[in-house]
Amino acid sequence: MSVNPTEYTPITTSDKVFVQLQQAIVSGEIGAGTKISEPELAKYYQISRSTLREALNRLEKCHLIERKANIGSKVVECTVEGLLDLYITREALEGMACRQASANMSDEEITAMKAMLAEHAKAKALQDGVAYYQEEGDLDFHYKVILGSHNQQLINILCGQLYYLLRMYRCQFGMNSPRASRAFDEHSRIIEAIADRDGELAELLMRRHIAASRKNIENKIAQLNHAESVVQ
Amino acid sequence: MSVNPTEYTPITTSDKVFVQLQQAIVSGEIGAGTKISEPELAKYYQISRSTLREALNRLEKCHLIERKANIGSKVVECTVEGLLDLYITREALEGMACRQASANMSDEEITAMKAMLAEHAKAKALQDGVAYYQEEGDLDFHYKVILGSHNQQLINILCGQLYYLLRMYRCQFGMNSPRASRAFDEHSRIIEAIADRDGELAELLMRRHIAASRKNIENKIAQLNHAESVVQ
DNA sequence: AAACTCTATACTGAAATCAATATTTATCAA
DNA sequence: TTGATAAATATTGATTTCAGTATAGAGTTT
Repeated sequence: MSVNPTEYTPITTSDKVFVQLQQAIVSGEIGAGTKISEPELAKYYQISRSTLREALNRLEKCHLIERKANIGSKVVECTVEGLLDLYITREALEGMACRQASANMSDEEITAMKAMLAEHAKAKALQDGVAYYQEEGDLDFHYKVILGSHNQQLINILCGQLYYLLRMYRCQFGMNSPRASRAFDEHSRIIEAIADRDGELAELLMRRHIAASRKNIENKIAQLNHAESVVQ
Repeated sequence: MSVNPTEYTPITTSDKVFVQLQQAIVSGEIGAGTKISEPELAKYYQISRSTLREALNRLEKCHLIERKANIGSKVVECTVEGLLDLYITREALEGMACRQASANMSDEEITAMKAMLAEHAKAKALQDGVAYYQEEGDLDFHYKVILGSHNQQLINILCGQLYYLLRMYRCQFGMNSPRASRAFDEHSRIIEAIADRDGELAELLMRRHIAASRKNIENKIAQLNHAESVVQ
């Protein structure tokens, strides 16, 4: 049950360290904004500095860390602007991926995706689905659409880069929005549009779907800020 | 006259080698699909292998080379599918960047962009503008819009990754389309929409602008294939 | 003659060491 | 006491070297 399609079996040592570091950063075990000490980390993981640097390069590719020459690396900061930028970008890319999926997915892929949604519906009915659907189901759906675009550029950017950051934000901001059932309905409408080979509509629906998530987040943050200002 | 906003002054040795390699690959001096020998290149540039590998990591980030564990690196192949994937992705990202630019560009930025377009118009009138406008002018315009979005994600992906590939395709496929004057008109309409703060229209126009380029390419390639089949 | 295996070569992955840059701290002067 | 300058320390960038893996070629066997 691999949620992440880019989750390959790590081959080299730096691969393994990359996966471990990535999880540590995403989960917040290594806090946002933390400065990274190469000798320290290398000693911790029992590897040489060069191997570690190879892993750090990979992390930089996912925008999980930032590097500056002769200064060093630090874990990326989670800011509201960064989160909104991310969702705006997702809206553009996944909207297009959805349009492409309408044109390029095979009939088999579409039936498989329908089956997946039916599974999700069952899970939803069984345990109110909130927990499961929030975590895995949503990601599964989006990954399937992205892969269905058969567009290597879109796949690389979304799965190889943006989704690491997305998961980081979801962990660190504790995003368990009450959009589970609404999201499920939106997902099924999107699949219908893809099945109808209606790329125009599919893109529109996906963009609305992601925009709705973004607005939901904006509202939550506005509430938080309000609460804080009241506390002060 | 730096066309590329990501063109910073190289600091470290690997920076300089990265820039050189990038230009060599984009220009086709190092041919597409070429297997890269690390010891050979390191000797050629008079640097150590580790420094070279740092540069190779950067090239991989731009999708100019592909690496496989225990096998090696090779320069990316230029395929028609890859080019179309690239333009589809640009359409999505730059469309959104244009929408964001309508909302986020300062009045000063907009007037600066109008001035740039006026310069281009002069150049166009002087020397039929085809050569200049094709090369630098078009890139200048697109970069300004992207930067105007003030969205760090969009800027990173477009300027930091996709545009290297785009320039490679433009070099290798010798794309000097006869769209210069039409492109100029499209550019000015896009700027108008941005100045009117009409994000909806700005996105639509930019998407059409890029889609038109893509279709232009598709036609040219179809012609080439036809010509080839006739020759055979 | 063809196919398979073994060996040798070449290339990538990893580790240890050296040099250059930045940051911090301490001392001196105003 | 505060500011500036210089020295020391710590951290990153670069070089050199070693080890593991894959590929290609030659020799042997069927």
